[in-house]
Amino acid sequence: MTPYYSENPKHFIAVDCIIFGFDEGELKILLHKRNFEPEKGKWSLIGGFLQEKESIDLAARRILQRYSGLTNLFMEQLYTFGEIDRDPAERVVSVTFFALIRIEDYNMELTHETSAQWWPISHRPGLIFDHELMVSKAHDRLKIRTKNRPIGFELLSRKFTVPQLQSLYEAIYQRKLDKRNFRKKILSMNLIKKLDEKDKGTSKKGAYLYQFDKRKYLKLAEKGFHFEL
Amino acid sequence: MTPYYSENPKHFIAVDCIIFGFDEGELKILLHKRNFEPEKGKWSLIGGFLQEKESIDLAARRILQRYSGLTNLFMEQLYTFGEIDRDPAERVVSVTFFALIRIEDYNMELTHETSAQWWPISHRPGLIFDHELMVSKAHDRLKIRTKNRPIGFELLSRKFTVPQLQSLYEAIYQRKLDKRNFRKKILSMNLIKKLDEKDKGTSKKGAYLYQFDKRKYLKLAEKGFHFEL
DNA sequence: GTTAAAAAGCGTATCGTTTACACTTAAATC
DNA sequence: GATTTAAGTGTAAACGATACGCTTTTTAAC
Repeated sequence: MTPYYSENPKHFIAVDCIIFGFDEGELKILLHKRNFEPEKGKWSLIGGFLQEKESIDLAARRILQRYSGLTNLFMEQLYTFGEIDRDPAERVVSVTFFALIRIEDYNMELTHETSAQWWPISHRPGLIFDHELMVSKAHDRLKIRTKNRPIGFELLSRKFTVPQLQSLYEAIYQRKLDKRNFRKKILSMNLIKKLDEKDKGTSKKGAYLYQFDKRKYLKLAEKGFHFEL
Repeated sequence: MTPYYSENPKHFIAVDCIIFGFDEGELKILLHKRNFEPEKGKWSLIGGFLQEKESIDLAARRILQRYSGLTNLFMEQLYTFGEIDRDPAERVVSVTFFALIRIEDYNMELTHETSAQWWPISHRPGLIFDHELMVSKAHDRLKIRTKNRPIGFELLSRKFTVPQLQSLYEAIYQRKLDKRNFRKKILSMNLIKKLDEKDKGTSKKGAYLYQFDKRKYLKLAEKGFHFEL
């Protein structure tokens, strides 16, 4: 071990994930019942410890996969929490990530195996340690990101209606949006393609289904196009 | 040690700081010559290791003070870099911060003691490890933050002229701004107060000095005011 | 089969913000 | 007193954001 380095202490590093989903018109987060002390049995974010031979991103992917069954989720590093006593048992530094799940892809059987459960973000149970802070920071970041990047689609079915998309944005921003202005803005970007199918789930008339054209977005983005809703 | 915790490995945690200054119309960063192996003698960001009994923020403050002589600098956590081989000698996770210094307050004698030196951000030497990435990410963040928060003032003398402020923003954004539009925008916010003094440093006519009214900003911000330049 | 209900879909006018643009003023130097 | 240098000032056009109500389609109820 290089001498200078070894004069310094080492630390536990945890990776905690704030996993968002969207269901029944509500923004939800995946929480689980902690199964070890301290605070065993209380609700907590989903997390784990960083191992020797994995990068931080990989640790996050490992944890996300274990709890969701899914790989290739949208995920972004959020913030690193490093107060000395944030975990009363040991000094643990936590690197947090936020992730987006298409809730229909989520394997609901996992909720038993992992004691995980979806909670509406506005009616969630109290969380351990500084996890409330983490959720609040993640929600702030989600608002900013969905406004400026086309990542909201990661939370909807691959085929979705304009009213569904609007309802997602209303759930994230926590305010009502104007129907005509919303439709005008999203359609004017030419990033969602109208299909010949209708979804009749929410109305008698039925609403046309659309699909997000990620390829087109990437091309435009290269040329300096800026997504904004 | 709590059993479950102790099954996991511990890691070195470094704190690296991207310190910005503004001088002679240029945006600069403070770098130092690394004095231990590996990469001894090469240019690097300013950093150190997280100790047992300090929070991450405190470690950053400690490092900032050692290299600048200053306390209470504007500082913000940037990102945590955790690739396994980012440091070839050991596995080290680095939590980065960006900080702003009023270069006139900086103690220039420290540049010898700490082998630190100010470099124009656009003509800096090559940096070790992933420090280039860090600088680039810090610069991006600086652009966003100075646009939406009144932190540019942390880089200028407490008394400054409108053309000086504009020149700072031009250095950060790396593009020219319109004189009249810039002045109109900043003055319309009523956050900088005109003094009865002029600065004659850059013109025969002289430009009026102004002062940022932080107290006023904080009051307005509480009421939902949003700074934007 | 007529009626009622419920959400989808659509267009325009106003307001505010951003951008582009050129001359005058003040003071020092020669 | 003529020249130089940067500071300081206003207005018009373009663009984007916001506010706002009626018609259409279909199903279910009577």
